[in-house]
Amino acid sequence: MALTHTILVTLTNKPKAGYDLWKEFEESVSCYWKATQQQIYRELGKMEKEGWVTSEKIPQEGRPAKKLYSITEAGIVELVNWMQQPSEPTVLREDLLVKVKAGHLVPPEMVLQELKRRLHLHSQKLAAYQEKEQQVFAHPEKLSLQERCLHLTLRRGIGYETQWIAWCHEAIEFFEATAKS
Amino acid sequence: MALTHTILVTLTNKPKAGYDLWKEFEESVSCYWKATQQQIYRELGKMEKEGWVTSEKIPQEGRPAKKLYSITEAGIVELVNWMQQPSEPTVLREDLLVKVKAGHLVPPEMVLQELKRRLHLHSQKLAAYQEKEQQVFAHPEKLSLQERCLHLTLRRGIGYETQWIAWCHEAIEFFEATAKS
DNA sequence: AGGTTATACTAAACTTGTTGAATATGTCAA
DNA sequence: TTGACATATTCAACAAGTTTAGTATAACCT
Repeated sequence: MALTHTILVTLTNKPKAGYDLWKEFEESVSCYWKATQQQIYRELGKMEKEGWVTSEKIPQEGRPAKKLYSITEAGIVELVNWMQQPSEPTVLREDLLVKVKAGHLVPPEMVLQELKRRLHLHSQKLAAYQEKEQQVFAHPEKLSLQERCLHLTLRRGIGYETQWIAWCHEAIEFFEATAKS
Repeated sequence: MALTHTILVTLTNKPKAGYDLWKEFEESVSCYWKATQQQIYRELGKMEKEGWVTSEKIPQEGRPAKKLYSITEAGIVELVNWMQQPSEPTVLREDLLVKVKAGHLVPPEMVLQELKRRLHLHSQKLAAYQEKEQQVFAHPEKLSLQERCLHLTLRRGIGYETQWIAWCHEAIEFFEATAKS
């Protein structure tokens, strides 16, 4: 499972609390990984049992105490070991495509509505990714190796959304033609 | 959940057994949905309890008996109802991108190996999809509405693999440059 | 003073998805 | 004739992901 390893990677920079990890997942890893708070906390618990992370309670002023998790030697070994194993492409399970497959069963407008909604969603995501690229990765020559690796993952997000948008246009065109005839 | 609805869609043409559904998933739906035999059988059981499908045992010569499932009126209602609800984009969880994010922690060759493996995998899938497009959807004007909807889903698969391939090239180029310097 | 939002963690129930095994029959090739 | 492959279903256990709820503190706004 890779949630564990995604967390390990995120902890290589510095110790973080479950809440920090969740925030970071939301903003930076979100284009290829997603986890709920609950999942992260539960996973951290398991990882501590495995000895891949250790935790330390840090009291804070005016805020609840944090439980800071650090990656251990064993955690790094586990991470590098995982990096060496081949990983299979994620299986896609896409509701929208099931709906398009069943498009002939309902009025074209019904599918069109969904397609337009999705086009909008993907456009928004793309815009957000592109803005981030502009702001953070504008000068590749000035970036560290780590930052450039991160940039590559964002590039994937950008390509992914771009492709969705292109396909949505194709599908919308088709169903609009169908609706007219 | 959409496995249910994917099955319902697949049953709208004609009654099928769990095994047939599994085969069909493997070959035709595979670019956006995947399910194991066990999952399909279990789901069919639940769907029968819900009253969305009915089953009939068909003895066969020289083969184990089939349990043919048919979609019911209630099943069609459920399907159309589901078609009307908005569906969110699938959350991506992609191991390879986690590995690329952690690329700075290991020798570039390690990531390169994975990237090349994936490039090969995606190229194979793309070739298979393109061949299918040539064979089945070569003459769009001759196709039924249903076939053209199916074609659209294949188009998505083609775009998806194409984008992966482009990104793999980009990433490989980057890590190769890193390896040299 | 009361309501919302943000920080921070825990617990439990539930749904999905994966893996392995067991059972049964028939075909085809080495 | 033995072994691999295809058809066809079921059960059990486990892993992963989702949903909902509960606890607690403090900032910020109306």
